[in-house]
Amino acid sequence: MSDTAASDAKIHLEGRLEPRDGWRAETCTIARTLDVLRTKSAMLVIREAFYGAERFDEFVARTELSEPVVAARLRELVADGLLERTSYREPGQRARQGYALTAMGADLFPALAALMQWGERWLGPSGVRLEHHGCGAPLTVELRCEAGHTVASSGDIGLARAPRGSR
Amino acid sequence: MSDTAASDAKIHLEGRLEPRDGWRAETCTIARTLDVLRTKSAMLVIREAFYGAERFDEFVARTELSEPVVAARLRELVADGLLERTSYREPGQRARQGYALTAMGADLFPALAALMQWGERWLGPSGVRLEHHGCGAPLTVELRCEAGHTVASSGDIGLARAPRGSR
DNA sequence: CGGCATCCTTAGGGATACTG
DNA sequence: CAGTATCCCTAAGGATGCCG
Repeated sequence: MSDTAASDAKIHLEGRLEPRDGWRAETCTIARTLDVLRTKSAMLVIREAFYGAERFDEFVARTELSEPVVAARLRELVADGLLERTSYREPGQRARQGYALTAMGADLFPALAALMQWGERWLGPSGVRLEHHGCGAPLTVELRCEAGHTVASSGDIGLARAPRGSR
Repeated sequence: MSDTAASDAKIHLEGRLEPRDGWRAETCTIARTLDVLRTKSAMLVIREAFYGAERFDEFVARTELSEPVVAARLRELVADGLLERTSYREPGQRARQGYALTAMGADLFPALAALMQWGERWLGPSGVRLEHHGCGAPLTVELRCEAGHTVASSGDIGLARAPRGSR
């Protein structure tokens, strides 16, 4: 196998799927998602939320972003519904505020994992890896169809109009 | 199930995994990957490569980015090894230049698919969907461990030091 | 057709200092 | 501790025009 996947990397477009069918511009899901995840700093804040950060300074210290930037990202991510404010009181301590992933935010994990997997593969190993907790086996991101097939190549994928009412 | 996944969304850090173990800053794979995929425009160019764009103006028209931006992204993506320049000659036509995904670029598909899946789920449907070509069943991005378990929640995931020499 | 040069505007982000 | 306010710099990106 050569270094190039060239034309066989393209996905198959059903019929003559055209722009207004929803695969482009404002309607494109990739573009819409990137509008929420806007910046690298947003991704890093999300990453640290997965890694256990809760308080403002934890995010600042661990993302290595400046305070104003972290404040802005936290505000936006809360507004967008990916994080929510929490407040908890440890016994004998004063109340603390914090941030936690919502279900919407937590559901970003496969995307983060996919980016990590790509980076490990093509930019070199980082020294850590994701694993199934308890089982201990290394984790991979896979594309599978509902018929149960594992889909290894983007050339085996098609883009089609979604049936009405499907999720 | 409430709207919040809160603390159970956090992944488990093995032992006292610390910054210099490679899960942060310059060594963090997420950060390194985002340094390559830097901007939204880069992602859109990649997206169009998957959707079949090859020539300069196809990228310009279909991403709805300006020419200088597309030119810059194409140059960078070629330099980074995600795209490569091609040249082909249709019968009776003069030679044309183009761009195609390399294996490295094509391997980004799971990450794009994960972003699409998240957007469809949380930002609303776009009208199109990915499917297994030929089989026709809808496609999903899944986290699976090498022992074969499907991992549904980020709370079931751990981050551990990678064994020496493992990929 | 496939760009590059120039100019301009906006957004992202750091540093520092300050406040409830 | 959890931010804001201010200032400043750089990067991202659009518009326009030119060029091999």
